[in-house]
Amino acid sequence: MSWSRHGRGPGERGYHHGNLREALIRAALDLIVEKGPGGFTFAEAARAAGVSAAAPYRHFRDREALMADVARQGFQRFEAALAAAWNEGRPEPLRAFEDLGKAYLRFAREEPAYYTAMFESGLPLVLDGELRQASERAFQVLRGAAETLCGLLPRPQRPPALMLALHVWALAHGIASLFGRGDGARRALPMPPEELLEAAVLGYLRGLGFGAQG
Amino acid sequence: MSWSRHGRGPGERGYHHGNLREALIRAALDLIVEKGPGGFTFAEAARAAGVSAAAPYRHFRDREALMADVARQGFQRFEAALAAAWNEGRPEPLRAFEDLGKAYLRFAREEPAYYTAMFESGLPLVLDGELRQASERAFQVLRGAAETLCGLLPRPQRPPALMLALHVWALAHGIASLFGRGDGARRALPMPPEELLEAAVLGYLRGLGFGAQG
DNA sequence: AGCTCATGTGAACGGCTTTTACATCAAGCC
DNA sequence: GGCTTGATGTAAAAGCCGTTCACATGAGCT
Repeated sequence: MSWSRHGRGPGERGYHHGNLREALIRAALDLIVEKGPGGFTFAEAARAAGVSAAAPYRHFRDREALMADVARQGFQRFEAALAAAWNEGRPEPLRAFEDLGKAYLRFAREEPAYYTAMFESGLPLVLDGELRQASERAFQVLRGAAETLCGLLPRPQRPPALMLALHVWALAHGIASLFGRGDGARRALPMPPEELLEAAVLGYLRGLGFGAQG
Repeated sequence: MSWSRHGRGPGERGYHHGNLREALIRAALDLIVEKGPGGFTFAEAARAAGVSAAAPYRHFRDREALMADVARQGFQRFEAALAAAWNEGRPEPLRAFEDLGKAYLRFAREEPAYYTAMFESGLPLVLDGELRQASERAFQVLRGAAETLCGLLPRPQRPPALMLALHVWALAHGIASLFGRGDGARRALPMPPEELLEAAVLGYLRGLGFGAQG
């Protein structure tokens, strides 16, 4: 399946690109990971795709719209990664919850461009309905897992699932944001981020009344 | 006390500004809070100070150096705010630790420009020794508090203080980053961030073996 | 008064964003 | 096949920003 360029040899193209929208998104991902969300440039993405600086405006309203599209796509993949790790609580809720946490950090580490666009690009989440919904759906995976977990506890000591979800999200995001990128630009850690998160979540859950054995 | 402008009336100035360095930092703080770390512009800071676009280069190597100076100053104030809240563990370590957490979020809320420059401007912390040291000193306040807290537990169940400090830092930063700014641009919360953090820390500490009563 | 150095100016260069008028081409229709 | 049309690309231009450079100003010292 020709991914672009209507049957011409690789590297060539005619007047039209054939898949500029996708090419721009890929270029944006590379640039974001390389120079941060602020360093990414519409013009450079256009150069990477081999088109003029004005061409991207046929596919995105402006630079921010491209960033928002990257973030939206990122939230979709994030949701899928989290849902796969949670796996509806199998084989066992506490274990699946740990897998969910690991998947969170793995996504931040392996898809730093998406994660950056999603959480550190300064996009006004409120203004873009689709973006907000994508982010909401990803959070609902975590929230659902929290509901299942809370359901394990006897009613009188059952904490609000929303609160549990927010706590774990903040923890995971804090670790990802402060220590979680491969570059280690911000701070060295005495242990891998995954272990740091696992220890924190286990301690936190124990405090909530979950037995240490699960 | 004339804050600038050698005795001229307010709003006027001669060829020299008199306090351009400080004026640029103040302008940067205003712009960062208004348009984010990426929207802040060297040229606009210069306009706000009433000087030409080239003048700032007499005081900062480049735009990033001004941002780094803002961040460095922010870390110093941050350290002072955290140390004052911790107050060497008085009146009582667990209570002082909660105060420390509240001070963290209060700083993020009341000084969003500093907090943004410190944690969300994409500054390469590693490259600037002074910046790194300022950030390190702020973290040491948290670390010291964690040491004191851990000292309360009997040796066999005593967790590593560094780990406790990292956990609480990640939690506080996660909450500040996701929900902590006044604008609420990212997500609404069913409770104030301070309460969210307090509940998380209390639960976490309980799991570590701290009695609920302190 | 005169010197000097820190500090500010204006002009210039290159890069980025965005808009506008125009070019190209694939596809459908006669 | 020729024509029209709409999507997609281009070049050029205006405006902003970062940065540098040669030059101007003036505060403080001698």
